[in-house]
Amino acid sequence: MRRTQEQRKTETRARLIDAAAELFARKGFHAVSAEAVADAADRTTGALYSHFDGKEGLLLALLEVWKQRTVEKLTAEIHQLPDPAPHFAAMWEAITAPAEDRGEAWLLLEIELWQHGARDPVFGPLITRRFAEIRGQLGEGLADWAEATGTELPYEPEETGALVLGLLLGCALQHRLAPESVPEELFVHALSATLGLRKPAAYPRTKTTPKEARP
Amino acid sequence: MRRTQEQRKTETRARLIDAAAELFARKGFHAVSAEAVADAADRTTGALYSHFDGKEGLLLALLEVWKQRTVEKLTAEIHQLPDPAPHFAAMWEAITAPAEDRGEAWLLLEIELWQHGARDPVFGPLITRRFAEIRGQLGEGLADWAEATGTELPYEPEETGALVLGLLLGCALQHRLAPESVPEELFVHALSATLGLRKPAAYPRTKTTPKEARP
DNA sequence: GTCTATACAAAGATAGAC
DNA sequence: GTCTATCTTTGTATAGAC
Repeated sequence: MRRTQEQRKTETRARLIDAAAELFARKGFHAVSAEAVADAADRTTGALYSHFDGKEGLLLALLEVWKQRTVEKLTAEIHQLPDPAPHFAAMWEAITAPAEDRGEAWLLLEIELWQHGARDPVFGPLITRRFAEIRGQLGEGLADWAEATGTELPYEPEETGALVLGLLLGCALQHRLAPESVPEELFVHALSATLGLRKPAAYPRTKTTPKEARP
Repeated sequence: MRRTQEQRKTETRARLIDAAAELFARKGFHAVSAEAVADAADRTTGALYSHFDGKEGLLLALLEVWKQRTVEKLTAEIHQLPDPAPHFAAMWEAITAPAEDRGEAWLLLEIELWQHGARDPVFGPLITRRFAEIRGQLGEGLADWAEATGTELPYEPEETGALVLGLLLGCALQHRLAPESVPEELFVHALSATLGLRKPAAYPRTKTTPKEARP
């Protein structure tokens, strides 16, 4: 039973990080006490401090863990698809998914992290790198797709990534408050138009048949 | 001298709201104590409580004051211009301006308000309305311009507003952390392309001459 | 209408037992 | 490695003087 302690250690870290992600997203970093995180993870503040040296350290660790998850989530197998539009739709659904699927928390946590990056000199470079990686992966994925299909993209990969991420975040922010203000089709179509993959004028008018869109 | 007390009252409100805007943007609502706001406004917490009934009330009042300012800032005289691109550039500069011009604070405060709207049931409807108003004004402004110049926009006014605001916010978020990742020209060009006002492929490659862009 | 002083609550952080 | 108990700091909110 020598492994029990090691396991416990790992599990505690994981539990604390999961609880922190949930709470920081839902209530915000400053609105959540270290004790609340510990309680949610079925541990105590003592354990939290011994592992992460406080709330800040926990946020830092959380950031590391989420780095991979996010990038993977957003960039999975773009270049394998004949048309990137379904992938844009998948991205959109991942980030706007209702609470049970953590999509809602995803956006809130991402914004929470951005704020810390914009305000805290320690977090700044870390979050900046995080966003750069996402841009890079998104851009590379689309560049690969373009090459495979013989399409010409009007921007450099990193620029492409910046625009995809920008429109995604900006639209998701609005969607979170007023879902009807940015329907999925609008986002997907606009993104395609932005990247020159389709004519903006081809956007379907939904004014006539708002219901029965998906029978 | 009967007016002195009335004046003092008005000035105190203004000072507190200004200080709150500054501090909430720079450090975040929860990270700022009521006393810190009062100090920055050269008043005491007593005055703050008598006027706004606490920090929450102050945030609420701040929201009201900023409602007009923001909309005006983003939507000034679009329809008077022959080409909306300069207006997009002006919007971009307003939101990405360095700290002295409050541009930096603008974005941070806007995101701060969004978070409260996404989390607090009381603020939710207020912030939602705020964003809807901005979308409406942006969309109407561009619709007016389109009509005046005989241009055809591919989206309904509110949709247009959502896309402009979305790309603006999403790009500004990234710009705040890494200014070089979203140059002004990229944003302006992409937005024009999104709205079908110009061909995406016409984007100028700046790779060859990164310096000497503005002598 | 504003200030000083203060009560009261909550959060961050640590020391020592298990 | 984790928990209990506790110390210290900080913040919210109010009561009463000016």
